Amino acid sequence: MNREEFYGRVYRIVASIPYGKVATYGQIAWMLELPRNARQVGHALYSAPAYLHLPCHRVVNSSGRMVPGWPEQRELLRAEGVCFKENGNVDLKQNIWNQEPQAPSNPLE
DNA sequence: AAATTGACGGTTA
DNA sequence: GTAACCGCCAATT
Repeated sequence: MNREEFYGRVYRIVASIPYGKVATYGQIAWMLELPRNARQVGHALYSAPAYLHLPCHRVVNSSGRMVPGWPEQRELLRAEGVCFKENGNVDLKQNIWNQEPQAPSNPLE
């Protein structure tokens, strides 16, 4: 897999993140079958051309921390209804993107 | 080629 | 909760 292909795969996944949901770099890397390439996912997004209109603001690190030097990201997420924790990070528990949200939704829970 | 850096992750203290 | 450390891999210097 060359650089272009890797980037393309990252973009495809990021573009499929649903509105109001977030994903982590590691999660995306795992989807690519490259669990150790979380940093490269970051590079890919950093290098992501604007014309792709990728919802890269929906990608945060495993701590729910968002992109350093990009305060707007927080506002963008908030505008989508994303919840935040007291420390200002994204509340991953509530907003993490589950590819297979096959929640049995047991009404007794 | 070698060292440094970074939109990262996980473990440990 | 934070901070320090180590592992990881590609891009950059």
